[in-house]
Amino acid sequence: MRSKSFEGMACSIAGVLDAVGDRWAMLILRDLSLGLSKYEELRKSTGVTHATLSDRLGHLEESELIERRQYQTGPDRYEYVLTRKGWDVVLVIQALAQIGDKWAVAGDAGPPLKFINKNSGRPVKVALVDDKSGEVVRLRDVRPQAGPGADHLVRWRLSKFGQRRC
Amino acid sequence: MRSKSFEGMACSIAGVLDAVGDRWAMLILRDLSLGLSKYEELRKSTGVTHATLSDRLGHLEESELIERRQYQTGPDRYEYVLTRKGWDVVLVIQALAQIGDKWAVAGDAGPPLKFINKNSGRPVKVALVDDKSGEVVRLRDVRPQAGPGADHLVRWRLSKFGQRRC
DNA sequence: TCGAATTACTCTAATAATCAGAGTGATTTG
DNA sequence: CAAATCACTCTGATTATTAGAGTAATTCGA
Repeated sequence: MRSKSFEGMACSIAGVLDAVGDRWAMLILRDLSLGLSKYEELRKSTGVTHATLSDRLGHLEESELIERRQYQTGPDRYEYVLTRKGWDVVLVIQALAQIGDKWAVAGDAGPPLKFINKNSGRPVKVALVDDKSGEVVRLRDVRPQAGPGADHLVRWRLSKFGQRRC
Repeated sequence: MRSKSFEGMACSIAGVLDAVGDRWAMLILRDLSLGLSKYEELRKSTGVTHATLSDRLGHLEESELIERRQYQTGPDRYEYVLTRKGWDVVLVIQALAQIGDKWAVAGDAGPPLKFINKNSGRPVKVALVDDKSGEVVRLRDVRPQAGPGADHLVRWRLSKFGQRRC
């Protein structure tokens, strides 16, 4: 059967996961953010099969995370670029990279990629910060609260927060 | 066929995506971080089918993102909790929530969840910050560079960075 | 000018994953 | 004594993913 959609879930997390689609799509977004844009570049970079790449590009376009545009006629050729929405997702990709570096999932040689603040020349990191003060906040100091869009299921989930285990 | 693994990819991003597994697994991690822990709670919260939930819990345990532990004998009952590695992934989940809130994917009522710094009472956000100064950095000021673990493919990807399109 | 490469795909056939839902078995609750 | 709770496994139908072949136009090198 078709993978069930997360539509209508009253969850921002599920909504973005649905817009992206799956992990192949996340790798495609990674590659587009690094400057790749052609179908065959994406294929070489990810190793994904034709059918899946084609399907994912279509899905990402439908979700308005990428745009397909012609850069040549006769024969017609297309390239793919991130939209503004697509660039939003790059924050998630940065977080993934940072965690993978910490775990050394890519091997003991060290991180494959570094991300540098081009103004200071220093590395950047993804962090939780206090919205006003800009101070870095630790995860254990963060609490979830029901927002205005919380439905019954969200409130039920939050009701379990007290009994959290480690 | 079996979903292809991202193993051996020299990519921290792919490595974490592989450890998590898929979007159902991401919802499971979300729920565990909110305090849910029982199989039936996870099922009610996500709406995932038995077979898939059972499989994902197994995968997450193998990846050491969660731990399965008995909380009762006769009949034996188990609960699931995040490991330290599992808690790392919560940063990604926070980023997803923030982006989904911005897009209002969960509807016009507003965000279902808010995350609050319990010391200041103010909202927290996920941001790119300069590692030393702690200043928030914009994405357009961030550059990828080859790290020590970069292989040929990573360097090839980076060679495309100059020709990036918007 | 001829063959090879490039680019962006679609199509096929085999295999694997996902789906809704039924069933299990021990214990506790009404 | 019946019903509910809990943590699953199993089934049969359907859909997705995979490796790889094929297509069609154009440009490039010998």
